[in-house]
Amino acid sequence: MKFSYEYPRAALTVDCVVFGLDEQDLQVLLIQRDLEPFQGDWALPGGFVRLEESLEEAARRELQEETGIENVFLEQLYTIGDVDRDPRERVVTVAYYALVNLSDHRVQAATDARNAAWFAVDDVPGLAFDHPKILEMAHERLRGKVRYQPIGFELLPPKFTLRQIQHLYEVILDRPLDKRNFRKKILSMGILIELDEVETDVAHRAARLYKFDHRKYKRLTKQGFHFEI
Amino acid sequence: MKFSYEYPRAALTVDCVVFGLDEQDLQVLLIQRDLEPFQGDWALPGGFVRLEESLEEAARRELQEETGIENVFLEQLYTIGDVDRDPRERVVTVAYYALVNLSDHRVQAATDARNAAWFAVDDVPGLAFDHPKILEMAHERLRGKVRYQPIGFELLPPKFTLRQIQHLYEVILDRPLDKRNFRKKILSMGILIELDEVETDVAHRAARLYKFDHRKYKRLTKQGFHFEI
DNA sequence: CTGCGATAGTGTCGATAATACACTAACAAG
DNA sequence: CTTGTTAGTGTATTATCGACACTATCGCAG
Repeated sequence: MKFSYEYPRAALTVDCVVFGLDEQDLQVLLIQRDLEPFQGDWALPGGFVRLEESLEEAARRELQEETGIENVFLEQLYTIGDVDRDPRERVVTVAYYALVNLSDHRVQAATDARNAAWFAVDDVPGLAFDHPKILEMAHERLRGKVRYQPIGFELLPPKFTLRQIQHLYEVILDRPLDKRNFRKKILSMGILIELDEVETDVAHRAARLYKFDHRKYKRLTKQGFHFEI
Repeated sequence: MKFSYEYPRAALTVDCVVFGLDEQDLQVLLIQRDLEPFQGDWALPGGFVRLEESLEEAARRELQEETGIENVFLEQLYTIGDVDRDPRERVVTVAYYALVNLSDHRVQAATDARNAAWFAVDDVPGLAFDHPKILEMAHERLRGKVRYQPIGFELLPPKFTLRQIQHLYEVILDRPLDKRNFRKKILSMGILIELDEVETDVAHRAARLYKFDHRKYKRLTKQGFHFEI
């Protein structure tokens, strides 16, 4: 059974806001458009949804094709369907945001066929379509969500120092945090595994490494535990 | 300029989860389907998006057409595009949730051409399509959001008693709250206007009425105030 | 091998916020 | 005028938050 022809159909795309974190800033991964409209402008990675794939599958496929990024945290952000957001015809886009460990992906982005590059979120070039608005929404979502869900760890390597987590929160929340209070708080949650390792290649006392304990976090959450920074 | 024919297009719908609150429960507004598939089953109000309207416009239009509800709080929830969620063909749906003052809408829903009715959220009948999942997501969003955004007032009449607000939070959060502490907290936020009126038609001491001060809330928010129950 | 520079790592105290808890006041109905 | 029902109010205890400064460790330069 099919619909009668009277129902309209719209072109559907996905767009991904990929965040990474370096020693200074929160960064976002952009690609340079090789087609009209907005040819040559920077834009969010994304593309058309195929009829035989789900929305998230489409987002992951486009991310892989355009930036080489796979197996990362990806969450739906918002769907934008303003009538004239694409100059060609009605295009509805489902926006996603992804969090990646920058050091794993610094190279791939640059070696892809398409021109791709990381930009500091506070210093992005002009973007195609309504992508500035999507980026702004993603940034806001990240700022809000990072405080009550432990998604920030997705921006760090699997083993990290307490200093790195604190720096992460300082960058995303855009305010300084007290070192002792921060350590007290994050350690008291009991969701970090203290490793018998320290960081290497530093010109000063090496800091201890930790891992995020996904399993324990899940267990605690079922018992009513509520993560909050 | 148009796309080449190679890009697929999908049928697009909107679905609305409309919440209301009565003296006992959180309720949701459902309509009975008069067409296949799922003819006769209860479903969320919704329908196809037209090419000349935005997504939110479509949601508001469908809500008006199917339930008579207008000018209410409406917020995008999630977009679902699983390949086989509709037995007919690929249909992507953008889900919204709405909060209404039940006493304004108790009648209209029942008098519409289509059969519409309120159900306690914890006691809904089997629903068409993947609407049970959408309802569950909306319920979860409401539970989460009501704690840090003053959206609960949308479920109350413009003038309400402190008892009504407390009841609202008790129902949505599903736990009892201490009366004195609750009043202290909500009043200390300074976002309620105390009126020179009391409730009527009660068989006991009448409680004072309050209004939510949207303007002051906005002002405080700009100054860094953070609502939280 | 010594001193310098840089970051790691640690505890206390006062202020603030959260929680537990019980009685009197007002009003309608009979 | 008695009863039933909800409104309205304060305090004391406990837990959490936030401010704050020094010693330890290690690589590197001289």
